[in-house]
Amino acid sequence: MFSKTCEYAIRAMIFIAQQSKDGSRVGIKDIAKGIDSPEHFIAKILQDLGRKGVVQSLKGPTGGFYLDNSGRKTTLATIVKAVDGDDIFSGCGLGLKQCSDKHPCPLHHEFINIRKDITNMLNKTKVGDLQEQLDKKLTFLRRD
Amino acid sequence: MFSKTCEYAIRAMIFIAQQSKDGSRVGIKDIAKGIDSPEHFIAKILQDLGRKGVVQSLKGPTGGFYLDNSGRKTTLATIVKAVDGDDIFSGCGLGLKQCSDKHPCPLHHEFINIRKDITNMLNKTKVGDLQEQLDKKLTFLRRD
DNA sequence: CAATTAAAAGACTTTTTTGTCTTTTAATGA
DNA sequence: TCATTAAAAGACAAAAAAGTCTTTTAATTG
Repeated sequence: MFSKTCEYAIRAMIFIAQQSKDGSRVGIKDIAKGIDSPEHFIAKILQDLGRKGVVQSLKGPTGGFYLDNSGRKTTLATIVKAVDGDDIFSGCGLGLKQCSDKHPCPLHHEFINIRKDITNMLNKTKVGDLQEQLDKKLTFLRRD
Repeated sequence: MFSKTCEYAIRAMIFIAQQSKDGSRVGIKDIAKGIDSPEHFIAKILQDLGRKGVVQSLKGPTGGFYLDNSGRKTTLATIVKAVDGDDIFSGCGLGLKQCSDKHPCPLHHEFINIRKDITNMLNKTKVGDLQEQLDKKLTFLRRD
């Protein structure tokens, strides 16, 4: 469904939302441990998301990654688009370049509702909401 | 959603169903042209599906790939499982090894219905049905 | 301002996926 | 039975994704 890169990105965003809710910042090592990902790999991903304005960061002592209140309202759709592009929102399920309502591939109609549901879900789900469920221990980011 | 390999596999299965409905066989070159795929690549994919009993083939003159009536009832689920495994049916959306109803990842609940819809769709859609829609020119396998 | 801390940047490697080419095996029909 | 046809098998190559490592830049604090 998502690339590994995108999975790490979503997990990291939720973790950062959680760790920075008191206004502090969280370092790359803690993030890597917290979401069980390769340290340098998630660093690269977050740097990319930083350039795109999806996550905030600060260098030096007391530095790290953080999300402000508006960042916590970031939707999964924003993250997925930034990392994987919008293939999942609009690409053809059978990989045809020419596939549309007018010129549908054999799976086009079967896919329409599924794609709509995925899009709705990604558009409405916010990082902050997922972080709150995590805080309540209703969900988990790793084994523990 | 699916790997390229799986996309080619589904397209090829529909094409073979169409071309072999009169009891004849269709060669790898015609398949590659018909679904716009690399010839040797789709050959390898179909050999694998052949070994798994998902498609039938015959060597020599008048040989080629074909589907009998029971083959035409093959579901997309069968093809997808044979090619991509069952990640799409049961894997965690965030790539966690430990993810279940009891120990859900942050996206677990959001994904449950989507996964159910995808599974239903793949289980109920048969190669033969897709081929009939193609015959009626309601859908397309390539530009034309 | 110098030492320290932590992210940014970028080169590099490994693994997986995708794609290509050549040789072998099996079936057909003259 | 021999030439031909077409898939099977398997080695190989290219591209993309995933992961690692080193150097540079920027912020903080004494």
